[in-house]
Amino acid sequence: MGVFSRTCEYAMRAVFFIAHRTPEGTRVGIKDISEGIDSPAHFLAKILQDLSRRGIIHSAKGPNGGFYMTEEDLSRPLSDVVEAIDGVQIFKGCALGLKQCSEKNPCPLHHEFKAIRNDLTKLLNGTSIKSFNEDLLNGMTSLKK
Amino acid sequence: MGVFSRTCEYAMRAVFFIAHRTPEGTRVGIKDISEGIDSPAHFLAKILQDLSRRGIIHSAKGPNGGFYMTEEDLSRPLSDVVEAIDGVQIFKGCALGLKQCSEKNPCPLHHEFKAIRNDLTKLLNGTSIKSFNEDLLNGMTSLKK
DNA sequence: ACAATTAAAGAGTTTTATATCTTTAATAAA
DNA sequence: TTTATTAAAGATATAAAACTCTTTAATTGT
Repeated sequence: MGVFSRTCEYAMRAVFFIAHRTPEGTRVGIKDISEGIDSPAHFLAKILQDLSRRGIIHSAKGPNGGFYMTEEDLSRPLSDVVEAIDGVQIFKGCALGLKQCSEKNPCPLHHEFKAIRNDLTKLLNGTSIKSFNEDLLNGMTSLKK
Repeated sequence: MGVFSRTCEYAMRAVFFIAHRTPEGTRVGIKDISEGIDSPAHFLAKILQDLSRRGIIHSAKGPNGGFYMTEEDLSRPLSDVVEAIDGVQIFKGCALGLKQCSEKNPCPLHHEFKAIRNDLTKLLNGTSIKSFNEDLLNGMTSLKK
């Protein structure tokens, strides 16, 4: 596995996909999303239910229903998605999994690893979903599987 | 979970522990190691068998047997341990898990994430186990659970 | 009111990671 | 050559992650 769990990868891709596909109040269904990001539909449904419950995305049932994101949703940092799915360990945890690891009692990787973790935090915490989406809309980046 | 799997965390801690405890041709047993790094003994045994098979550490059976590391082992980069256990995804994989992600077809995180991955690679690939061990021996860092 | 559409919820199954227990093989020392 | 000691190997067991299927609830349009 990479840095994030597969579930988290799906979640991020789905969020970008939804942002990209629902510019003005429109909605996009689970089938479209799961096909668009190449993920198992039912599994993704669970993930999006979770994100929806947490208010990270929104949904509506019934005809013309589906998932969408409000302006507020779009202005959140991507770290909210990661934290919702994978938790905070990735931003705070010791590389070696040591509970006692700290500035005062650093593990052999502590200082250098902290710098890397901080960069990751800065990237995910400091950039809104909207701004990632702008790169998508401008064709500068892609979600092609 | 953090950046590395739990198995990989145990592996790294064990490698540091072995390096620290076997300065001159001595060996250290699985019981000592598992207690020293706070990991399940039998599970760690499997992990060390794996590392041993791959030549990342060495072992000897029988009385006064145990695990140890040669000078060559000590001069390897820590990335060898990580790669043996968690694979290369963490050094090479797309943050979103996209197979097609590349310089030409970058995902929304691609460029910034690449920089972070490269820093991680530089840290783990560019530093020998021996040099991490020196910090341990000097008391500059610690493996305290 | 009814039928169609959609997400939510519930209840699984399968796969992978983590962990345990037992038996075997190798080595060393007596 | 026997006994003690140690890792290796094999066989499960348990827990968590990933995935699937079915039923329910909400909403819309007729």
